[in-house]
Amino acid sequence: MIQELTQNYSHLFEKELLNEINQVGTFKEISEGYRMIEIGQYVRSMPLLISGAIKVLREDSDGDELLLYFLEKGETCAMTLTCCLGQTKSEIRAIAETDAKLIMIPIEKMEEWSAKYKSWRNFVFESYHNRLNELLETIDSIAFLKMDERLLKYLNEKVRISNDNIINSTHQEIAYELHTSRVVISRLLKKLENLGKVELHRNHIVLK
Amino acid sequence: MIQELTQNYSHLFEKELLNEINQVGTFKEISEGYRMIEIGQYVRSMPLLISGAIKVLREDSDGDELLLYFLEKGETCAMTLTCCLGQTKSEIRAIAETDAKLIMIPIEKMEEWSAKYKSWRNFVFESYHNRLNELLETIDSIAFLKMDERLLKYLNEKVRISNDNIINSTHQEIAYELHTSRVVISRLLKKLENLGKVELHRNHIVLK
DNA sequence: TAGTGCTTGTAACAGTTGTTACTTAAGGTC
DNA sequence: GACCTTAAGTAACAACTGTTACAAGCACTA
Repeated sequence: MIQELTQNYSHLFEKELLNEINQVGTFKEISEGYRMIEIGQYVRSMPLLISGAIKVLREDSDGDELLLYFLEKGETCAMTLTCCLGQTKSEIRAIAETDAKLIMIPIEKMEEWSAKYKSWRNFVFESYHNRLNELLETIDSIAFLKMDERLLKYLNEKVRISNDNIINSTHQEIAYELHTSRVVISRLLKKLENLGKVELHRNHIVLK
Repeated sequence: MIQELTQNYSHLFEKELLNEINQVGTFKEISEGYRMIEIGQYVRSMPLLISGAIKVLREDSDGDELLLYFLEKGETCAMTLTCCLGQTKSEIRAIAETDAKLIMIPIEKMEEWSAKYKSWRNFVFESYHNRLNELLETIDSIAFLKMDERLLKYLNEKVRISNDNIINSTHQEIAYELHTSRVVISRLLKKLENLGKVELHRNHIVLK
């Protein structure tokens, strides 16, 4: 494990902390679509993302979904942090957006390391900071943008995350994540195609 | 100052920390409408709220506003936390919703206390946790509720915060905070009045 | 190749929200 | 009371989004 760890986190954590992580952390590989955390579930360990991407979703009482943001390598889930610390249930769902590698840290270490390592405290604060800003971005999108702008932003984000300008999603899947209907997405995608911004195919979309 | 401090924070902080706060913190009273933090501004100190309420707003590039949440006594602004720690500009605007009393902590103490006091770390983590959850609540409202439900929720929140079922706002002011237009608010308020849920007057609304 | 299930395209319509314009009412000042 | 400013009521319409229904196309397989 140590190699993946040093590659991705050596600039963040001091040596002793890296050693501790190496001792108590467990390496994990997950496939696209793997459901890491469900709403209402208690969380017992904290993930450090090595590679791949995780999508974080919110759900309302009717089961309607909404994409909140993506996590990438070098990041962790601030929601998980609060769940671990507060021993409360998860407010969100986390699903692997791509195949991913991660290191799981048992929650007992969280408080210990917060007292012991400045770099750990900074990492945790930094994570919260980033997550708050991502949520603000999400709020901006929902509150201030129209659906066509949100869709374009979403497509760009997908391309950035996967590092591939082909988006392997159906219209229905996109509709779920943006919390709208399939027909609306088809309609707007068609408009984008007419504007020359995308190419539509069965089961995938090419962003140009 | 020590009295206000112990009254509101003695259950959270150990004695030595309370003493430190008392030494380096400055007591401040502000009036309703006072603009505490502006978007883009650097933040040099962190507020601990003793009494009153602060509203936290987001703004888009066109200057359109959106209410994010209210802060109450015993709370602090997580956005400020991240600004202090990261030395970044504020992403939000904070305005006194009511007259308020607070203690301002110089940012230099933040890191020091995080290393020294477990209760301080917990307070900071707890604040982040609460703020994340408030933002999720806000997202739920915008994404999943219709305007009439959002309005009712907003009115209830205002009443809870001020501890008074008379809301001293004009329709225009409400429209700004929910990011819609005055006409829409007037229309929906009229509906709520017909349903017997509110009483409308010039410059104020009574929630029944 | 016929059948099946899933995906996409499209039309028609409904509901909600946003906009414009104008009127009416309230409260303050002279 | 006359006047002015601001707030609120209302109608008519526009724009956007959501819904329903159905057709057409693709991929797979039996």
